[in-house]
Amino acid sequence: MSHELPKTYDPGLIESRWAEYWVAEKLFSVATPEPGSQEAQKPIFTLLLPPPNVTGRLHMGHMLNQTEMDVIIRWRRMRGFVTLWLPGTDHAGIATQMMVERQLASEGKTRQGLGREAFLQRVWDWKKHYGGAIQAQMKRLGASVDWDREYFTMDENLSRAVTEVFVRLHEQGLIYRGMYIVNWCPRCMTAISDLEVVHEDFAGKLYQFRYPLADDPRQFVTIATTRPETMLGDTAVAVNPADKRYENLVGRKLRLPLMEREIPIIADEFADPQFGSGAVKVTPAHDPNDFQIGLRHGLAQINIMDEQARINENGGPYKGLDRYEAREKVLRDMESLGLFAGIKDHAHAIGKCDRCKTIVEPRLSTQWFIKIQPLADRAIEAVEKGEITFTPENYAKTYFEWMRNIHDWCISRQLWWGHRIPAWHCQCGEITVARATPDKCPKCGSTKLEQDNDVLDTWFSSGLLPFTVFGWPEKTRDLDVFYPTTLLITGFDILFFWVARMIMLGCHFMAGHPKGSVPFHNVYIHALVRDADRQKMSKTKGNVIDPIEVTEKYGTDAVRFTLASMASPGTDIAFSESRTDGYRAFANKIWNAARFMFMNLDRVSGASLTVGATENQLNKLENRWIYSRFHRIAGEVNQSLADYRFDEAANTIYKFFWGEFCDWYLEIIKPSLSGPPQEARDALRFLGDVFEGSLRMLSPFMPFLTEEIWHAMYDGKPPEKSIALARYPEVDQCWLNDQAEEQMIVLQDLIEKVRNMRAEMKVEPKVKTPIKFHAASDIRALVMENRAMVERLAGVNGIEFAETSLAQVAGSRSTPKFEVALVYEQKVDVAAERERLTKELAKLQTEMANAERQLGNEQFLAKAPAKVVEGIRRRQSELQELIEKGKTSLSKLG
RNA sequence: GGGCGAUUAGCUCAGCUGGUUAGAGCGCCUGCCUUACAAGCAGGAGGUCCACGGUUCGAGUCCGUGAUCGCCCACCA
Repeated sequence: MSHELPKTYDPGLIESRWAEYWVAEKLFSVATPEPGSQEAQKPIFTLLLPPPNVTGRLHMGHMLNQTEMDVIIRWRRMRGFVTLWLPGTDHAGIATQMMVERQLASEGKTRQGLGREAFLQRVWDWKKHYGGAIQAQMKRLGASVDWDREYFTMDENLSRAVTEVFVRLHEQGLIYRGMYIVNWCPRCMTAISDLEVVHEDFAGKLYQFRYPLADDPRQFVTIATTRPETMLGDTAVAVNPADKRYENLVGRKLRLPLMEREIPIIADEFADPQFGSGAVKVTPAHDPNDFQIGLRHGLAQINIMDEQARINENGGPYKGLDRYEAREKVLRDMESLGLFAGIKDHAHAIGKCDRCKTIVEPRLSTQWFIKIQPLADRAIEAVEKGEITFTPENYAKTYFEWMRNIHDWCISRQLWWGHRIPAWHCQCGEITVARATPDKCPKCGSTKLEQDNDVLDTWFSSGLLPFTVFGWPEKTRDLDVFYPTTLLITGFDILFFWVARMIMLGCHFMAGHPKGSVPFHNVYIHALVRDADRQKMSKTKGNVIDPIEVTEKYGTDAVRFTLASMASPGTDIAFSESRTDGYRAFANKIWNAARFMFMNLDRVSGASLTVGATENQLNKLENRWIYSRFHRIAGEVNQSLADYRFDEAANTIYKFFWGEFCDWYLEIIKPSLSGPPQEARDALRFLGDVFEGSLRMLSPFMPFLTEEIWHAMYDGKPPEKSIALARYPEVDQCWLNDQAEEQMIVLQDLIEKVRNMRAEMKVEPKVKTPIKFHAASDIRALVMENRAMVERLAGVNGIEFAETSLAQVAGSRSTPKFEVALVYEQKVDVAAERERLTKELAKLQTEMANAERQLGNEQFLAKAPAKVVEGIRRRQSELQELIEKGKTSLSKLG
């Protein structure tokens, strides 16, 4: 029997192999538990993957997101939950359409030239290609999702559910169609929602114009605007009713220059007397405020732009000009008319299309909307009542802020790629919303019906996923069992786009669900992954780190561990490869520890890896100690994961495995391993036991490496098909051993002090030296018992126990528990030693002063907890002694 | 215009409800190929915890003000 691992750790080799194995064996596919079955008794843990867009490849943010989800889901799985992690992709309407259009453009084609049908075929081809790429990448990252349940937001069943939701909302009066001012992207040629507009500060200009009175061209009213071209569509000028300056003008007419039409001066509260001249031009078709004013005063709405923001026939001589060309011409023309009244700098924000960064134009158009208030009310309540919690908690605030100031949601898009709106138009003007194409118009009976050309906002369908993925509107067992999902892990960038919408729609459509209507119970919001210089990654900056590339370079396990160890809540992650390099070294460390174990296993006759040990077998301190440490950190790691503290969990394991297990335990047991066969076999049993447990503890973070070693440990016959199906370690109180841990600390301290003295005195590493040791009897007994360990690890060849203090021996070291000195003929470096001692003494004295000040303070003694006071007292007496010894040593140096 | 977050070692970040000596990785210095691992081992240097004020017996931690940086939200021309 032999346990083979290649000499060098090559992550690429082992990772692709296990990635394929997990998928092929369907290890993470979940059958819906049958009622009454054993599975049905287990707690359920459901996780929905935020579906990546099919626009391209996964980026670092996806990898962070998926690493966190995978760590949690693997941990829960190993803790005995029925764990379902549902993967999928999003059709991402506007984004995907843009990509395909760009692709077409490079071939000299256009979407319009191709026609709707052929264009959609092109998009489906694109989806097939990129959807597959995303799937392959996820597999490579080790995401333990249930591939059998993979979804795409435009799958037939999901599309049917979208239609059903639309129809029901319409029936409930929560969807309406109407002509309003919407955000219009002239490049994408579609309406977009408020959320899809990004505001950017802009150093703009404020232009002032004079509009002459119709009946007295010598008199003017001065107005100001940042968008001069919109004056072509002005239908009034408004002043504040309380503004005395304009009292006499209200009701009179102005002559709108350039367009030469008369427009009224009206009184409206909106006009702010403090701003500019106090008079404001009103363009109901091109400004949301003006639109409202127009409604209040029954003003005409003159739309002066086409869908590409070029001036249309309503703009008279300006027809055909682009909006900015028109702006220039309007300015010139007003100036030549002598009606230009000034220009000044005006910093304001402009809205840009989230997708293409084109400046958005407020435009009057007919769109479909969701009446959002009723949905928002319930969504607010769900979080207020704690049905949903946020981690970090802070995000609840942001959520409330948005939810409480919500506006109706424009859901129609003038795109081709997406879920087509289930409404049919008849020539008679009737619009029928229905689940399927109606036979005839219910009003006029015509059979010439045409489906609405618009599609739905992408987020409309993704907002439904928490219930549609389980088969809604059918009453399925999946819905009973898996809804509500347990946890949502996502980025803050889609808090409103997606999280908020899921809550509103989930609560609405799942109202009355026996396990609660909310789509999930907890939302964990993770940070942004930035580059090493904290810059946002972006294609234009060229600082995008491709997860697959970095994974190929360092191994998936190392990258996963990097992300996990840096994922502390609330702060962005500055991803630096140097950190990843460090974790690859950690993976390598684990690998070599395994090789070390296997090497001994193969060497010692009759040795086998019997997992499990009983307490009475732990007759050696190092074993009592390592078992205690293992269980203690197992408790800590479980707690950290329960709190979504991936960083704490990862760092705890890292420190344990490297700093304790490898640096100390393995070194301590080496003599036993090469000792008599029985002793070696015993040592190997404990070693294997702790190692195996450590692998299980590490497995959610480094699934590939741990899988590889775990299988090798069991010589290809593991108790489960995968370490991912084994139990996660938990703290077992009976193994915790405070005494063993305290004793080890003393021994470690002693060994380190001796090593330090040897280094300072420049003792050749190969030369062994004796030491003198002075301590209380219990410490002395401890050192006696573990004499071999101390001698070996400290490079010592004899311990002389001294009855008196060693403080005056040059180069000696004093601690509260012991004093130790090297027996070495070479002279100590007096100057260096004096410097060291002086520094140490100063530190001790500062601390002493602190302690004395506190202990001399009545208030402190009266108010501080006894434990704290007692601690400081004890420390004070220690300090007292250490300072005395330090002084002695220092004076001895001369 | 509102709201939020951050500021701790040269760099990147931990530090949980205030409690004895503020930690890690990388980098740096010194010495080592010691029967797994040089992707390693051992030893070491390095911090006015942004500033000021306050609460408290006690503040990196709580409160205020300011500075610097970052983010989110926002229909005032």
